[in-house]
Amino acid sequence: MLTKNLLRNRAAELSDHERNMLEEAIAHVQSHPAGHVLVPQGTPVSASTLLIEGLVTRHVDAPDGRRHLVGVHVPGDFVDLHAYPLKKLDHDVGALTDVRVAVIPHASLEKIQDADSRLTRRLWFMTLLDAAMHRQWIFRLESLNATQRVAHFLCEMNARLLAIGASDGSEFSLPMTQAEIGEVCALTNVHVNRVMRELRELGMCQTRSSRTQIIDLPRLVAKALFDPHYLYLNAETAARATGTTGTPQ
Amino acid sequence: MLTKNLLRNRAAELSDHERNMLEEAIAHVQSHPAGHVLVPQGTPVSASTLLIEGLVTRHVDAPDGRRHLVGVHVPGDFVDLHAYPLKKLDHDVGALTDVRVAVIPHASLEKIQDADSRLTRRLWFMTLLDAAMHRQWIFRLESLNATQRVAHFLCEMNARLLAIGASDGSEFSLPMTQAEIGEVCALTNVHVNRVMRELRELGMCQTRSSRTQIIDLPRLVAKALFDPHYLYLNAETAARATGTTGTPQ
DNA sequence: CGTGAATTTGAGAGCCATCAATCTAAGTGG
DNA sequence: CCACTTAGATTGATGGCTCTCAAATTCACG
Repeated sequence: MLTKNLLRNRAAELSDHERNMLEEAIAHVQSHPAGHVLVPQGTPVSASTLLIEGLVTRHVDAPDGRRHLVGVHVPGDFVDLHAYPLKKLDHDVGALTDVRVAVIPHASLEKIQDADSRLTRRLWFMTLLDAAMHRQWIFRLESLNATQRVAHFLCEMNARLLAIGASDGSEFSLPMTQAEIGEVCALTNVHVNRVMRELRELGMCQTRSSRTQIIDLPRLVAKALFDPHYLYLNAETAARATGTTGTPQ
Repeated sequence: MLTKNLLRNRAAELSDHERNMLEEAIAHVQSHPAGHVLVPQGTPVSASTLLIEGLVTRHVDAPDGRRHLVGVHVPGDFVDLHAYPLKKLDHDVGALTDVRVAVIPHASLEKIQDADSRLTRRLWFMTLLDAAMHRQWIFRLESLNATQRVAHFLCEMNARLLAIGASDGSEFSLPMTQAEIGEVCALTNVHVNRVMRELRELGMCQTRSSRTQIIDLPRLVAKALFDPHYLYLNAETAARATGTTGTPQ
């Protein structure tokens, strides 16, 4: 039910038939508390999980004990679908908040693959969307300064939450600490704090208790050099994600 | 012929039958000079290219004109296979050196997908290998300093070239300028130069006219915190890539 | 209302960018 | 064969962005 709505809103839009096939492939739904590692790096995996509720990270632990995020997932994301061809992961998948996930066995995915090549390409596409986001994260780290990196991340989350109806285009829930945002943007919690203050003083956005409010999206987008083409959104959502159109029609 | 050998050495090992299917899917072979953009960002793509000879970049151009690499490809890499499900790319694909590539129309890939679900998963796997490398690049930028970043990149290229027989484990051709290495590691050419000198003075590696010689692989690996698990290499190649075994058997 | 987590602010230091110049190597034309 | 040209490598001096360390304040929650 919930997944149906989520899948409906994905960039890779699915037909009713395809949604049904995926729905039927769900073996069961699980809940995990914040901090729980869903898939540890390197262990054999025989099922993939679709995120229903909450936020999930992909992260790599450095030898010095520091954690570095290489991805964040929002509801509707097929979090570790890439484990289906890979069979083991090069990173950890963990719950950033309390989460609910749907578990889909790889055996069911094999059946889908044999039965429906179009849906298979859709699934393949969804894993490549992750890769496209990875590339943009690389670009962000390579070319933007601290302020721009945080602004860019906020723009991305706004766009992705917009696509699943979890942002109205100007305000959304982002239950991440400043330290966690630092793990995304390669900044210390201290400097993230200074950057957030700067963005607030510039009148671009503000945060209070895990709700982020974007005050001037066009200026935030400009500061971040944000261009959502890498999210492969439909034209309307892309326009709303950049503030190109003010009317959330 | 050449492609056959290249495909033989890939991490995603293929059967003779699968190699033949891919060989037959090649429409033709093209040559491009260094600097040529093979696939511009955003344009519709109807064929994918397999790199036969030379180096290929994936890169994003910043508004200020600076180029930032988000990926580098070596011979044997199915460079833009991900364009098959995506249909258009979020970045440019360009020739870093003079290159030869094999062109495989998406129509042929569709036929493969309908005929052989195992080979399809292999192809899917190959695109996910790129994503795994992206994640490691993110990790590199997030957690390593300048010296470690360059060392890590050299370790990665050594490992990947080792896997295709283009490195003997200690010396390989890497026709990249220091400025281009900077575009990978988010450093200026000036600082890449200082880092290279440091690595030379530490007795870890040295470069002369586009040939890179690794003098002390274990120490270089340790400095870079390099762990090649993300490349999904076989055990022997992984061992040679970290200098765990000194005997190139 | 107490406790710990998260946010906020300040001071000082370090890594790397920027700017500028020199040097080397490779290719070009006379 | 040599002057000329140009891209790339190398080195030095200076400055800025962000980290580190430290402390205070606010917030969430039992």
